[in-house]
Amino acid sequence: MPKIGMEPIRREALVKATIAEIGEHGTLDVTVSQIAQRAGMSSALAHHYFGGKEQIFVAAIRYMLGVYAAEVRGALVMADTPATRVEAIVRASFSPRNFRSETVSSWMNFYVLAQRSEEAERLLSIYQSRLRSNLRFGLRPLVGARAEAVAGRVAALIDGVYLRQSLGGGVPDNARANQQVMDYVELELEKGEK
Amino acid sequence: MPKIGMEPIRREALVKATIAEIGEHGTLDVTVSQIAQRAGMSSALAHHYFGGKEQIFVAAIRYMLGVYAAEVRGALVMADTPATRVEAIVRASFSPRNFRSETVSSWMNFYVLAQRSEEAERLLSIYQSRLRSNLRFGLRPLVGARAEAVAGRVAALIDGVYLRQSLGGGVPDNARANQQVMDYVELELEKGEK
Amino acid sequence: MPKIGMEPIRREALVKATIAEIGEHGTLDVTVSQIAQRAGMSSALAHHYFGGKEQIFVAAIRYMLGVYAAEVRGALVMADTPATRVEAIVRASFSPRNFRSETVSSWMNFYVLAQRSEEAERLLSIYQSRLRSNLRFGLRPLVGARAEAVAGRVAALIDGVYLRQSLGGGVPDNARANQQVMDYVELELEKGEK
Amino acid sequence: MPKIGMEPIRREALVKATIAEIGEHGTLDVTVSQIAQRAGMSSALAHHYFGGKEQIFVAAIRYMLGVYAAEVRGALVMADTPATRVEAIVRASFSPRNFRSETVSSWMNFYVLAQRSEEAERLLSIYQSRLRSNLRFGLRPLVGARAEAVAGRVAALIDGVYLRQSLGGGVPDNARANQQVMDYVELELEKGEK
DNA sequence: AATGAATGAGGATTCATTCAT
DNA sequence: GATGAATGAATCCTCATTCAT
Repeated sequence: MPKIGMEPIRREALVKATIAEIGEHGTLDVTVSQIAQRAGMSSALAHHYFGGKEQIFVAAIRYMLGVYAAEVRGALVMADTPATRVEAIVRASFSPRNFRSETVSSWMNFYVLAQRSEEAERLLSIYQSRLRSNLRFGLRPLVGARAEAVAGRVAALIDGVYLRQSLGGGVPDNARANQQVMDYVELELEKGEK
Repeated sequence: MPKIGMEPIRREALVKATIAEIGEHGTLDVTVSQIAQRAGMSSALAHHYFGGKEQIFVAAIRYMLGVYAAEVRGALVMADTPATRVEAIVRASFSPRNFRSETVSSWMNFYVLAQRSEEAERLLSIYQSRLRSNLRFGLRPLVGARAEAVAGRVAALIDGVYLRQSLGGGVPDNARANQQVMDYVELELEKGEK
Repeated sequence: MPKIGMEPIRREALVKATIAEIGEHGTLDVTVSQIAQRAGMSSALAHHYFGGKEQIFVAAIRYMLGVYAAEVRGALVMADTPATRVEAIVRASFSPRNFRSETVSSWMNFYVLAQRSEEAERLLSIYQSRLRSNLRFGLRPLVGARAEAVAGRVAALIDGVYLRQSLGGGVPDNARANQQVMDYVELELEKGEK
Repeated sequence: MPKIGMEPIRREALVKATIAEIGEHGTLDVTVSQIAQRAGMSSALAHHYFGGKEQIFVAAIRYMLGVYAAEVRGALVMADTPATRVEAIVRASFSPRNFRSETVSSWMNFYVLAQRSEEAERLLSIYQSRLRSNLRFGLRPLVGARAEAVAGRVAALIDGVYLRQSLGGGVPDNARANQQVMDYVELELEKGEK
């Protein structure tokens, strides 16, 4: 009897191994063999399931975005006011999970990958749109017409803080990151709809 | 007497070619041969002058930081009030030169490189320190004790805006980038030293 | 199930090809590609199985020493007197197999390799120790306390004759080589335990 | 005024540097640049004087053989009996100078070189002939018709002892080497003309 | 489903050698 | 006489990918 239903298990193992490997090396310069080994299988099997290295990377991006989206959704469930909605999004962005140096590094590298891979670019663009859309939706009742612009700045600030975390190798401090963004948000809220 | 004094010329040509090549490919995955060819020489000569690929990259980072630092200095010369100082720094960061998609892409990739290369990390850390120091100095008279925190956010925002430019491939819009950061700065200024 | 068990076959083919190639060129300056081609495979596979050029060389030394050791053992089986024991060792050292110009040349080159490679040095040292130990054991009953010194000279003489064979390119004459060493041995035996 | 008579000085510097470099590395795998640098000049000049790397090597062999020949001649001047003649040759072969590990290593490597280079082979063959001829001449009055064979064995023994010195890296012990060969010679002398 | 076997293509690096000055 | 400049030709090694089993 052939093992059945292995595919999703293998794929997930590979995707997680990919993220771990990129995080550890800090580069996309990881070999399929390294990934496959970490996932406990042969590199040939990795190719069998994904077709090629780039597709593994794309799947890894998709996976990370999916996790992130779920976190945001989860956080939004608890939020019942616009202000808490915005904070929920920021908090989800800097969740301990997303803020492990390994994850930060992967994220950075996927941005780089997006410059080569159309699919990667598409995925990251969607993520950015959603992030801004979510922020805008939360901000609208709070800052009115300025929601669009503010959302853009918050999104950029989130990414910028991320970027700086990928440097320095120090232990990422997500509380501080969170604070940094929320301080700005509050500033905008103070200003209100003016 | 042999032909002499070629070294600085060759080195600069290589450094510029490196940035161009990285910008064009969007990756650090460029070959020494490609770089050398673009610089109009053999790859052997590139090795002769730099010793290795990574050192070429490091020199490229150093070069970019140098140019940027000069731009900031140049912009600061004109600035005679704290507010214009801050704006000068932001403007220099988003100068047309630094905002060519090619440059943006290189910048991104150097962040990635910093995760592998100690020297690269060191250089970028210095850049970040200086940027924040400059901002802090300009902000102090305007926002008092909050200068430190605000400088951090402005720096992160600059990087975040940069990051988002590297995506989407569209023609970079430096006026808009500038505006995005300055809007935030003004917001902080309005709040003042409170 | 994949094709299996190729490794030992490939390794042996590579080792033999290495010796042949070195013998033919008279140098360690042979490329991995040459070796691999002669062994009927790609250079990449050679690297896959050995990890690197030096390790191929070391394996070749080990192989040659193994063959030689087996020859000595085989010759010793037939020997039932001290005198025949000594002769067996000498004869094995100059067996037609070991005396093919190709083998002689490899041997020479491995001595040179030992000056760079610790592992090569270790292996050759062990070989020398064993050779002398074997000789000493056979000589003890014949020359008593002088066994140590005589064994050293016989060993050196064997190597010296080898060395001279590697020169001149002429067809190696193993009978003569044999005689040369045995003449000396007999001289020592005549002197006896005095 | 152009520097004049530089040629012989430069050539000798290069030759000595070659021997030193080979001795230090234990291989012929030394670069012309290394040699030239050690000799205090550019690699281009080395080529200018010798035409190519192999010719530098050949000159180095010639130089070493010349020095050795001079040593033998010098030692022979003092010798006035056949027995002392033979000893003089052996002693010269193992002179401290020739027995520096550096020299031993070069010697070994030149044997290897002789398998590629006709000229090297020619030179070493001549050396061997002379050595044997000298030995034969000294031995004739002592061992009569056996002189030819004995000379061959002594020569081989000298080389074999050399060979073993190149291994093990230990400080070469020329007194012991000397003794090893002379013990054998005495043995032959005891046997006399029989 | 799974993998060991196998390779082609490519890339960093080295080096002997040439040349213009 | 002397050398910095320059390169073509290697060479080792890596790796994504394919294939037979």
